[in-house]
Amino acid sequence: MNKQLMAVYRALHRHYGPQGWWPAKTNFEVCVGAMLTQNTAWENVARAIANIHAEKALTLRRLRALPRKKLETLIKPSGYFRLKAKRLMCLLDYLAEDGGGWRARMRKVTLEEAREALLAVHGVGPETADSILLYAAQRPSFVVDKYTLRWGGRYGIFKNGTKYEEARNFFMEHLPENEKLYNEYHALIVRLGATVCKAKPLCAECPLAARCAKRGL
DNA sequence: GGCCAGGACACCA
DNA sequence: TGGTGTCATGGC
Repeated sequence: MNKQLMAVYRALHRHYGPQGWWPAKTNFEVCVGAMLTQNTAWENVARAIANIHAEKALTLRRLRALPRKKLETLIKPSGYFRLKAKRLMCLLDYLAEDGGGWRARMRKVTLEEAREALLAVHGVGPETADSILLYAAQRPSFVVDKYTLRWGGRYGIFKNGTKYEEARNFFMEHLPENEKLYNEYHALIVRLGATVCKAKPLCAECPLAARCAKRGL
């Protein structure tokens, strides 16, 4: 276990409190949100999900039954709507395999096997796969995103230019294997990245300011 | 009007 | 293998 990583986690947790991610009511909604939030502000995704909810289609069976054009209309606020409708349909097909017991399926094989299966779905990349595994299937797969790479590079957690898989491996090798910890840690990094750590590594509101200063950042 | 937002994929050298 | 273009809406 890496003491510095845990110290950073505790500092963020003290400052922001528990994040209680993912912002969704069901595990299936997490899957939909994970696809729609690709390169998109969450507020726009929330609108799209609200549209699906208003259509009473926020279940695997009902969403899958929608015509492509209808789905495109509903998810329009989340951007890239044609692309995302196509990709979301691919994910829905995967979730519906073997009678739709997707969550049990993801939990009865090894983590990496479940991850490989998700990555084989068109439109599911590493971040989306890990988000689904962690937040929808409750498996300990650390989610790396733009914020994590940006922040980790600046803070000196890992080198600038570190790739997704390297960063994920780093967190998973240096933190206890704990789904709840991975859940909160990623959510806290997003909270940090989306608020105070956008433009510069050191600023007054940042809960890590003292640590950054100590490291000469 | 420009930039950015919780990516992924196709294409090319 | 790595870099670049594309996909699109909404807030600031």
